[in-house]
Amino acid sequence: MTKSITKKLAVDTDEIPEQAIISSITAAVSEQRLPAGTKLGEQMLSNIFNCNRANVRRALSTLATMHVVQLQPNRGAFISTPSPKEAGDVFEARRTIERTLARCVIKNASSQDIAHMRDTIAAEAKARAQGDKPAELRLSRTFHMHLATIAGNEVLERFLSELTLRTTLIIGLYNKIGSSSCAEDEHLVIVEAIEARDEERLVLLMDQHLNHLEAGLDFERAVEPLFTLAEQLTIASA
Amino acid sequence: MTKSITKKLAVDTDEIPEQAIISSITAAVSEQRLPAGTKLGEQMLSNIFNCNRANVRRALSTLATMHVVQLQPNRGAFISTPSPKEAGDVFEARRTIERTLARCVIKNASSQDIAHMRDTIAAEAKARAQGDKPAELRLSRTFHMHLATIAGNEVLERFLSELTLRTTLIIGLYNKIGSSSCAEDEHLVIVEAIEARDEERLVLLMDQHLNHLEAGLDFERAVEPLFTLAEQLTIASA
DNA sequence: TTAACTATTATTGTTAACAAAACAATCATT
DNA sequence: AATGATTGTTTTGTTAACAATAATAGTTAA
Repeated sequence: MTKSITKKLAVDTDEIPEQAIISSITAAVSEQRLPAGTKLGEQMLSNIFNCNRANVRRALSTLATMHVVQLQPNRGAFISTPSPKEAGDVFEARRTIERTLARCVIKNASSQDIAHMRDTIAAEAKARAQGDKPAELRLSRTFHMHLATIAGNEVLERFLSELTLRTTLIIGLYNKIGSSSCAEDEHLVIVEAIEARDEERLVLLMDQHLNHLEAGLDFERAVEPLFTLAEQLTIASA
Repeated sequence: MTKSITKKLAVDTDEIPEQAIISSITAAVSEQRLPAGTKLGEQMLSNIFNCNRANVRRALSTLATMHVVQLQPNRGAFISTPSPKEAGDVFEARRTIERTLARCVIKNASSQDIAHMRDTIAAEAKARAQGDKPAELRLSRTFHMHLATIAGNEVLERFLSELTLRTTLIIGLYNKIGSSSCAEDEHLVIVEAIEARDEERLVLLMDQHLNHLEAGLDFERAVEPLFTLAEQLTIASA
């Protein structure tokens, strides 16, 4: 069944405000609702999340150490705009980390894990068929993060969480028009390799998958739309 | 009135206080002057660094996202005490990342780079000979971080920076007595493999090196000592 | 009209005061 | 003497006010 997400306002949670801000912003970034360069004003955020500026600042500081936002002294916080060099570093790091994760997954994956992955892939295909780009992006990231969870290495899981987020920003900035973000059939063959416990093939497929992603980039075009912050944080995948 | 402490030490920098706190604490951790579990009181830190609590809190928050300190609600900040499972994750992540870094270093290392690494190794050997454990630990970390710098991947460099710091905490907690932290001859043969551009050998040596480190751990013994915070932050490598 | 300069506004950065929670010590009771 | 409750102290968490810097708008002059 579909986990139809969600909070129509990413806001109404009763969590600790700091964590609520972080998850809301990361969710928005992962669905490309918050493009690179967006200004994240403190007042604006403290209004949206009904909290004081101290919480906002802590959240922004945390996001900054994850390189998801950039802090400019006396200017404020902005969603990061990765440079081409940075993009290359991120992809190389992903290949490095996900190769290792893939090998661990081969060892650990239960049949339930595999079923769960297939569900995610199916949901991803559905979102793509419906033209729901945000859901597609989010589910693609979910797939990769699921591999990290199965692998069971919390350190690499956290690193990958950051890297997939930054990847979404990179794709939003540099992806060629018409180049699909993540081919779901590639996800599918990856799962098949896992099920077959074919380690060498799996590593190869994972490398190829990430290489395809990177090959879809075009650093010539720089771009940027910009909507209002409140709008971008408030929606949900309808 | 404890404010008279420590004027001449790691403190007198005119940098941004937040950054000064972070570097001072990471330096102390990297030399094992701040053992796992040490309480980092806000008052104490703001006195030592002549700044207000807001700066202290930001610094602690940043260190917390790096998993170098743990924040306990209403209790404060403590130097992290990695669990055995966490230790395993860290070492696996290091092997993964440093393998890739090693391959990059083979491609990039100039003769000056190699000379620089030899210098570091020599300093490390000297520190060991003199029984200067803090310097030895610091220089060992410097050696590994130098590899990351040469490799040129800033993402992996930042990850490794965090992992080496956490490694130092792990060693402080679990290292067997008599087990040397980092054999300098292992560093030496690594540099030789780099100079010979022998990629396969280099990767093998790097793996062995990290495996030796991990093999030196003993999770049975849990430990121990605690000096005063001001004292531990105050020194300087004279 | 445009360009430059000034005044105004808004936003970030800093500080201090206050509230709440955890900790430590004293005292009472068994 | 040991345990448990109570009080006082310390430390963390929150909030608001103020200062400093950047962005904006408006005015004047070429």
